[in-house]
Amino acid sequence: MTSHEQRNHQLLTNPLVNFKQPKRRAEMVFQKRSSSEMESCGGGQVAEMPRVPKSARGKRSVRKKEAQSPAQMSAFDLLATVAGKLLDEGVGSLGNMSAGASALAACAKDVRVKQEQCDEEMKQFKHEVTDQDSCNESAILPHIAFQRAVNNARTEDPKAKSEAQDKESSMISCTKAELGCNFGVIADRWSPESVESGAFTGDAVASLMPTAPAGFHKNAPEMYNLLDSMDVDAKPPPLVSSDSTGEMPLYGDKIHRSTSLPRGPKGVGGFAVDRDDDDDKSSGCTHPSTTTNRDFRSNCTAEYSRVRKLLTSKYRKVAPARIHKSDLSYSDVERKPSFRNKKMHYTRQRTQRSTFKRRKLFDRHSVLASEFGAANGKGSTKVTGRDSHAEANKGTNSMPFQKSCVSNDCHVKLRIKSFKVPELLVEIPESATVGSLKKTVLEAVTAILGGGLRVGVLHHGKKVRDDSKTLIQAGIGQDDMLDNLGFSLEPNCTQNPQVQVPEDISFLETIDTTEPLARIAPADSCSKHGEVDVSQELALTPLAMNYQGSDHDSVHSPRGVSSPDKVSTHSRALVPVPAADPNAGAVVPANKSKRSPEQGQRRIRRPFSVAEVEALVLAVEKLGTGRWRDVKLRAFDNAKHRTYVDLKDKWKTLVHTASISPQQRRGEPVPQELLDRVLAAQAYWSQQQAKLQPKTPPLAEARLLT
DNA sequence: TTTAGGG
DNA sequence: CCCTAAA
Repeated sequence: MTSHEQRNHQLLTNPLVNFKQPKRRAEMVFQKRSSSEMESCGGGQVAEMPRVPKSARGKRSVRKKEAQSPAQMSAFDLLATVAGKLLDEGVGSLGNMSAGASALAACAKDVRVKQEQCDEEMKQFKHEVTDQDSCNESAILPHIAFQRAVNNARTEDPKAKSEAQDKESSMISCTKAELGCNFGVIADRWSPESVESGAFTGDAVASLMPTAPAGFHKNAPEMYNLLDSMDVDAKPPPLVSSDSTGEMPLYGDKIHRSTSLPRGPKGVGGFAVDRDDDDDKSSGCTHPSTTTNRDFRSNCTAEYSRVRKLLTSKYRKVAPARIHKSDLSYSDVERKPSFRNKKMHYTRQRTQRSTFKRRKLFDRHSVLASEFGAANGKGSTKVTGRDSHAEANKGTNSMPFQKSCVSNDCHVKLRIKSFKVPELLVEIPESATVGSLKKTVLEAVTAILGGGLRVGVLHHGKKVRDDSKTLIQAGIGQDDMLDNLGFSLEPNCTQNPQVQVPEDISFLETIDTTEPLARIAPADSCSKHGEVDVSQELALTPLAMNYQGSDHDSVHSPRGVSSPDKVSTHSRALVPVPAADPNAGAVVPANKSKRSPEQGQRRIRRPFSVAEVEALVLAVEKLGTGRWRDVKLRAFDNAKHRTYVDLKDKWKTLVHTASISPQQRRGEPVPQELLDRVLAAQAYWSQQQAKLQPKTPPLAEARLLT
């Protein structure tokens, strides 16, 4: 017996992967093709669908390669330099935030399955969970194991469930404490516990409180490790919840679809969907996590370029979007120009950028994020910086404060005690996951940064507008300085000049921001499906699915968009959670809205997460390898960035990956179990195809079924 | 548009 | 991921 045959055999005999089994109702329900088609596909055949003549092809190539115009490089580049620090210190961590809580909530989407379907699937499900636990635990982070335990508990024993949950809570707390950094979304009225568990109610406002304990840099590596774990743990949100909750109905169509993946023990289906969600919003920019993540200490150059990239992309795609005049103190108009005219400034900016870039990098290390207070509602980020990099900036004119003194030695040393992120209004559909909420917030923040942040200086509460004044002239630098000096982040309306400002400002100082920056309305952030409707409900509330099981009620009343005030009133605390979520890995800013069809750009790379892989495997096991469109619909319907071609390609690589030694594999490791399934499925479907080939379709089928 | 493969 | 020939 060849290995293939063995696998195949295994496949056929394994209850969990038995292709012989006729399709079940559940599947039928989700199938988009007609039942008749299904029939014909039963054996893995590719259903015959009327295809569009290829006549309609052809524009692709044309639009494809357009040179990137400098215009595309944005003011962002410049800002990038400036924001680099922020990103690295604060936002960066945001980018890395783990999907943690998000994952928890993810399951919500998978809910809404008909009871019968659930029942049916559930049996299988339980088996799988058990099975997998035993199989992969060793290879999985404890967190995952834990999660699973929770999941299992939930599906089975109530006691165990609560126990597990408690455990979870404590774990999270610990982790959080350890990290000293946390990034989360807190809804008003939320209790810390609820946040932890991912149960939300009411409006969620997000305030960013990126904080990192002192010494963050030093411990960066360790921190990341922790983060990673967190991420992981977040992932496996249980689809299980499907059974319950009456909330489901609230979610639209999207949910329905997600349901199509009832099986995943880990909520794979939900996952994939989830991620999509998040991803969808992203315009394709690189997620901070991807960019900024792990070794930000590495070399400056690399670092810089990463940041730059990040910003650049954001600029291009994200920035402008979602800024509502109504919420801004400055007019929309003001802001837009900066984006539109980017071209004009590009040259100059770029020059500047290069100039600043290095300096920035150097300064960066000096910034330390301090621990900040709580999420009481006022999210504030406190950053304290010790070293004064004033020297570094001496030559710069635009930076009054940094240069501090007029002469030699009198450097003004500043410490950023608080860095409040201007109000951000984020609107996100209820069906969105916590993870996506985080991403949205992140995007909002980065969009702002990218869009051009300007730093304002406040002295004794008054804005110091004259940039040409020296600190001394402005009265800054006295002893009382620290108490009376404040910084604020402001939208950089005018494209130009401000740019420099940021540069100079090394974010060493304290920045108190109070001005509302922008309102972010992830318009189409949702998928095109039914979500649109949601827009009306625009709840700022992220709902956490019933991860907990009980707090459904939390689901909340959707809020109209019109409740900004309320929002602002609420606490928006961002609990800083620095998590580097591998899966989330690519947290990308969303705003595709703005995304101009600047085609020609190669899509950003978005590595498949394990969850996605699992979803893919699951779908292929059921549908076969020749129906990528169906696979897409089934498992990645909400992942707009995953095309059937992508899935097909991914499968191709998976098959390849599975056939090479683990040492040769790269990227996020895919559980062997999944790879085995890939090979099994591949073998099986290949065989099916072969059998059909000859001419005995029916017979082949019959034989198999025997 | 979707598949299937090469790049 | 991209690009394309085919279907």
